[in-house]
Amino acid sequence: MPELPEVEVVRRGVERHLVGSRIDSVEVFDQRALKRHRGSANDFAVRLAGVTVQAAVRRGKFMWCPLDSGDALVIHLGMSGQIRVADSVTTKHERVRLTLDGRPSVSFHDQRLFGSLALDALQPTNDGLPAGWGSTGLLIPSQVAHIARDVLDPAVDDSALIRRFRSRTVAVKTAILNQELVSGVGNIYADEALWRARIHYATPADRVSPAKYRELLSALRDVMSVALDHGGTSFDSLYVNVNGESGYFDVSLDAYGQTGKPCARCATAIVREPWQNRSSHFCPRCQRRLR
DNA sequence: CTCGTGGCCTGATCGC
DNA sequence: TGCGATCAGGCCACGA
Repeated sequence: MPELPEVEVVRRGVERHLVGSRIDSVEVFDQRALKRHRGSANDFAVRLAGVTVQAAVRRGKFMWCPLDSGDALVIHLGMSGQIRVADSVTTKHERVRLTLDGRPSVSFHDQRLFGSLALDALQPTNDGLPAGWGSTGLLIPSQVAHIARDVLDPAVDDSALIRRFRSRTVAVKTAILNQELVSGVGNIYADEALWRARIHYATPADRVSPAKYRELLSALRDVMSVALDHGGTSFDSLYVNVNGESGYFDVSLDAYGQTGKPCARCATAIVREPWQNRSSHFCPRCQRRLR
C-alpha cells in the first residue's frame, strides 16, 4: 500500500528509466488497468505509440509523465500497483507493457486493480505554481487538478490549510485523509502522525486548535521524510520499487499495526478500532477522545 | 457545499 | 479439502 514516500521512490525510478525514451509500442493485457482512461484500450495504445516521455511529476499519490504529444501519461499505483523494468516474461498481474526505443521495457503490474494508467490532457495549475515534485512545469492533468498539494510540497500554505481543516465538522482523521484539502496522507501515516501529535482520530476537525494542527503537520512531514530517506516503506510485500525490489523497510511504527503492544510513550496497550471501512490505531491514554 | 456510505478489486486468512 | 465470509484501503460516485 504505497503512500507518498513510496510513490516518490517510484517516481524517481520512472524518471530514470522512462524519461527521454520514445515509446515504440504498447500492450494492454487487462483493460481494467485503464480505469481512469477515457477511451478504449486501443485508443490508449495508439495515442501512446511513438511519443517521447519528457518528465516524471508527482503530486500526492498521483504521478504523471508529460509527453511530446501534449498529453500526459497519468499513473496511480492504488493499493498494489508496481512499475517494473525489463521483465522478460509476462506474469499474472502484468497489466500494461511499454516497449521503448533502445531501452528496457517498462511494465505496470497491479494485483488488485485499484491503480491505473491513463492518457489525459494537461491544463494550467490554479495558482500558477509548479504542479508537483519532479518538474518546474505549470501544467497538471485535468483528472489530477482537484487533488490538493501534498504535505511535502513547499507551495503549501499551512495557515490557509489549517483554516480549511477547522471549517470542517468531520473527524480530524477524515480531514487529513481528504485529498482535496491536502494530499499524500494514507491510513498508515495518518495514524502515526495523530499518535505523535497526541490527537484522537475522531476529534471533530473544528475542535482541534491551530497549534495542534501545526504539530500534526509537522509530525506528518517528519514521518514521511524518514520513510523517504529509507527509500520508501510499506506494510505488505505488494509494493515493489521500479526495479522490482521490495520497498519494505523497517521504519518503526508507533501506532499503525501495533495493536496490543505497549505505547512507546506510556506503555498503555495500543488499541485498534474499526472506522469508516478501515482501522484506526491509537493509544487510549495519550490520545484521549474529546467529550 | 458538506458529509456519510458503498463500490471497485484480489488474495490471504479464518471458521466451519 | 473446500467453501464462504471477512479484511485490507485510495479514490470516486451518489444521495441526503
